[in-house]
Amino acid sequence: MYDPHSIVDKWIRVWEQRRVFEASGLTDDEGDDRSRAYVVSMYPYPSGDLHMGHAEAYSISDAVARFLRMRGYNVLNPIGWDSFGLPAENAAFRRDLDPRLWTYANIEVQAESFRKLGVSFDWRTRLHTSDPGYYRWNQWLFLRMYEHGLAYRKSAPVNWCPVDQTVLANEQVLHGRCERCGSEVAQRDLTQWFFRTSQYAQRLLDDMAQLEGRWPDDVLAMQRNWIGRSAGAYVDFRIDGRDEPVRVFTTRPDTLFGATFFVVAADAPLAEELCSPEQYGEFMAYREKVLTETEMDRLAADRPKTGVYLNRHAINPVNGEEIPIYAADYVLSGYGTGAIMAVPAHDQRDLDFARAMGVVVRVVVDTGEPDPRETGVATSGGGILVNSGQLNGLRMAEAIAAITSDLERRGLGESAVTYRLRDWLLSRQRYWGTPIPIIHCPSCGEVPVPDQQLPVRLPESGYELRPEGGKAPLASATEWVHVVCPLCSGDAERDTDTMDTFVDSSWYFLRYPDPHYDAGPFDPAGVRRWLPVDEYVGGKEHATGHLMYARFVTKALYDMDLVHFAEPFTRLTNQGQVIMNGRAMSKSLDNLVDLQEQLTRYGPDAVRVTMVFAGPAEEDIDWADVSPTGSVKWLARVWRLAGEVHPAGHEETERGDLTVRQRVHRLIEETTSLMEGKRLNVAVARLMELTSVLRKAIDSGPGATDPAVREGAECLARMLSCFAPFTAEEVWERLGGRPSVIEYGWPQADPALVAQETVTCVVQVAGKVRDRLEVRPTVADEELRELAMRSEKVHRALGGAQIQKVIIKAPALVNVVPRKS
RNA sequence: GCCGGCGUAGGCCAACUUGGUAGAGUCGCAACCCUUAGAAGGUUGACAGUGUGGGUUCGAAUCCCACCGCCGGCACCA
Repeated sequence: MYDPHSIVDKWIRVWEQRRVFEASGLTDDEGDDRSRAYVVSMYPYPSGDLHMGHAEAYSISDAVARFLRMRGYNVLNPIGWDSFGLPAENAAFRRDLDPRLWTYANIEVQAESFRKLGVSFDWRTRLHTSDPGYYRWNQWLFLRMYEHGLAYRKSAPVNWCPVDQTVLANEQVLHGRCERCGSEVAQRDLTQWFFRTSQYAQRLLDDMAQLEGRWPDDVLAMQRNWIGRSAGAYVDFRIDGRDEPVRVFTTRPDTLFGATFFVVAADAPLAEELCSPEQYGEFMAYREKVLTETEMDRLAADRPKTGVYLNRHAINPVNGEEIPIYAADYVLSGYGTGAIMAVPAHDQRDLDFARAMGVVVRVVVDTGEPDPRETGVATSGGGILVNSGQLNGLRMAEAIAAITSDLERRGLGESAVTYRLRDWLLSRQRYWGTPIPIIHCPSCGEVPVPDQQLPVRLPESGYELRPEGGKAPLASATEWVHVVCPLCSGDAERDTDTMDTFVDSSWYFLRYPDPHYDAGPFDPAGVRRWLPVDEYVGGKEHATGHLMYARFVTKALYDMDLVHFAEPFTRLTNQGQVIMNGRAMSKSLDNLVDLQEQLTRYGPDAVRVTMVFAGPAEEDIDWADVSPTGSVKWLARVWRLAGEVHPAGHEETERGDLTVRQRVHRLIEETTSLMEGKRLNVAVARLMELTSVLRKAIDSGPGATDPAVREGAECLARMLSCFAPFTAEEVWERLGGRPSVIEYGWPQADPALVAQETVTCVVQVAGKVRDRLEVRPTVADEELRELAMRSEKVHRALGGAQIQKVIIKAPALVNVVPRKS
């Protein structure tokens, strides 16, 4: 009887003894001249045991890693843990424990589950980001960013729970309320650390060209959206009675003559400043309303435009026209400069506002569409400029160039590109993270902790996870906070923020080749040898977070001359999610299907096979649609088959049944190219097909003793080991093979056996199949034509009609086209 | 609104890259064989004309256009 459970420990031991998953040349060359392949799965967060999502991701990346290894690559398949973060802190707070206990206990549980799943990691790479030996280098990285002007502090709003007296992470806020106590969350300003990601916006966009075709289209599209490049110009508007002009951003400087009013975000300080005294009361009432309703109402699209006239005027720099200034909530204080020039004829939002407030609408671009003043529909396309002074008659692109250079010449504006991408807020008012290595000194200001004093270790006692009064947890560790200033030796205090865990994950793949390296964050030789990552596998939820941060940090390191590449991940595969009856499963929701239960029922191999066979890797898997039972049955079938096959002897495989050999080698060929294209589900289907071929060969073909059958079974075992590693070893052993099947590599298809002696040629009449011919693959067009014309079926289909032409695509097809009657 | 992806038998999926027999695999279903207390195992079979409408072509699931539906991202972003 096939038993998927008893074979697990046996083979884990063999693999470990034979060190089959260890890459060679991890830290030195060791004279291995095989091509290297670096296959990385996004590392797990240690929240409890592995779940179905992990099993899917690692089934995919492991199949890829195992395939490359068997194809002769020197493969590095690392594992580590993303072990800082909020869940550990929450769990620790609830149980009044040290977050270390929860974290490291979970890591051990997951490590054991990975082993039992048969994932082919090189365990020597193992790292945990919460180890001081790791986060030390987070701090080092932070200091380098600081030195290069890429880390700075500014004030920014945080989520504040007034009842718990604490700062909340975004994921702790549900529908505007505190996840724990349910009270309404307020915004509060706090001075926080940022990385200057915005400085790299254009390069993050430009370098996507090299990812095109290698990363999924949707991830690239998401990153493009996220970066949000917008080209246009800044224009300075003088305001009557104000010394400084107000600058606005517009993507349509060509419509400047059509700017008939000016709008300031109601919640921006500028609005209050510009408001004339007689309008002050009305304005303040409006602003109050805007501030209270922002949260929910801003989400509702199509709501009527509202605003208040401020009784002030701006002066249009191109025609000196005085235009009224309004405060409104449809202009956002956080984007651009918080003020806009409004061109109602050519912007729908401005038109809606103008109609609501009764402002003049002036068409300045003739697009050939109906007049917006009558239709209420703004015309935003290109066209010929009208009512625009010297711009009249120009086309949109010409007008943009002309007006921009004119504004620049007169010092009234400049062409500009803005980005939606904002700087990376990395401060966290949390305990379980990397302390920011900065000391605040009353006389010296911000002082970086000297490199040789790293790591700044987290205090292990004397701190509160939820201190009173809204302090950060580390601020409650008074002994830890008080330090001597490295510059003046006076009394000073440590920074009490910790870093976003996305800092940890933005470079961990650099450290895998030598996770114990202590002369720097990563071993330069190891990085040169293995990086960039050849194959990165992970979920789409990281499209704009982790992947963007990792790309940014890699570019920063590249600019510091610390790595030799500007893009960290050459190829990216997103696995889909595992869902159940259409419902998503995740850490936060109840897991509808428990991985351990599935493993207990079906064994690791069947679960892995089910994961990859369910469909393309990127698609979601609905566990209700697939059949782990079917997978077990297939594996049992292969196992039984191996028991019937004549064990290895000295027969010449060349003497085996030719038909069987041809089918075996053609399936090897197909499976190989499917694996190369990562079409894992189809590759598994081919292996199932091979299983049936062998079954029939035994029952109703040349029989179990035929050398071709044994050859086929051996090849099956070898290929199977990418998906069902335990069963494959067992099958290999039953066939008389010596451990480990992995070391025998991927089978090579014999081209002579793959080649077809005859192929089926389809004969169509008017595009419909009427006959089939068995022909040589090298058959000539003329010969095919004659064969087709001799066909009785073709004549019948033609029914005496005249032939207009005959299309021949040798050797597959002949199409006889009759003249239309 | 903008951007990206996906629509193929009863379910999951192949064939789409490179236009040329719609079916490789799988779950389920049916029949048969073997057993027969049942199950497992083996063999065979039925079921769709490819979301809709156009176009290109000798020929379209495949390429192009429009629309519909579903999923995802961004969004009063000036």
